[in-house]
Amino acid sequence: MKPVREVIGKGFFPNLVEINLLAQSLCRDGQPHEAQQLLMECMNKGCAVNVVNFSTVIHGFGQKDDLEAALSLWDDMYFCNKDPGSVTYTTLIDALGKAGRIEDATELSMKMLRQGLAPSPVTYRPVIHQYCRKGRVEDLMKLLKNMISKGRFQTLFNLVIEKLCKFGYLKEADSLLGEGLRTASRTDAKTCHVYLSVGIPMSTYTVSCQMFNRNLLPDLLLCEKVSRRLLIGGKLEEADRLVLRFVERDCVLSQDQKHLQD
DNA sequence: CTAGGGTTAG
Repeated sequence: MKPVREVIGKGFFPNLVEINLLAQSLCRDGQPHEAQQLLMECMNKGCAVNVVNFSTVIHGFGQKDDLEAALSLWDDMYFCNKDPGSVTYTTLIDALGKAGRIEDATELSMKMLRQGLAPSPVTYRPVIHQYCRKGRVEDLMKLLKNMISKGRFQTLFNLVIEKLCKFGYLKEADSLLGEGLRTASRTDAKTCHVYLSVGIPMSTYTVSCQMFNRNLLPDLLLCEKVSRRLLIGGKLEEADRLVLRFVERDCVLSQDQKHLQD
């Protein structure tokens, strides 16, 4: 990275994007401190520097688990009168979460809302992930209610349900599924799919039926999978009804089932 | 032709 510094020293003024690309490649090399130094030198030279540039380097520190450096750069950013955007917040939230400081991460996401910044689904993902990873499902549920009250995000329920599934909290996923999904959107269909492939057999039957009712149309593979698991659980009737329901839908039969029909 | 930064990964 020495060459870059020399170039800057000789009067080359990189623009915002160039600075960012340089910082990014330094961070990818595991050298966020170098990237930070680059930022400082650019500023000293009078180059314009951005929140985006700061985010990049903060992310770099987060990747290296250097939380102290990330936080101090966060402060520097305020000092330079660059107000963080929601992406910047998300970067730090993720870093805090990865370091196990879930409370701080949560607090920061609340602070972000107080600043009037709208969180994206991505903002909450790392937080939700960490709560699940630590098994703090109760707390997550409380948090979810809080998030919902702060502003509505269609995909928030989906996000939480899918995470719960991933970590095996099926009962909770199940009850949220009944509570949160009222639409027939693609994302809801995807969430149902995620649940169906791991969920509690009896309730996967219920969910499948709800999907039919809402026109979410579970596909054949999924129906087969669910009905197979129902069979294993001894629920012959439900397994049967599910496949029947699928066939009624006039969908294409798989090779296997064509065989069975003959 | 306002790009470039944020999720997941045992």
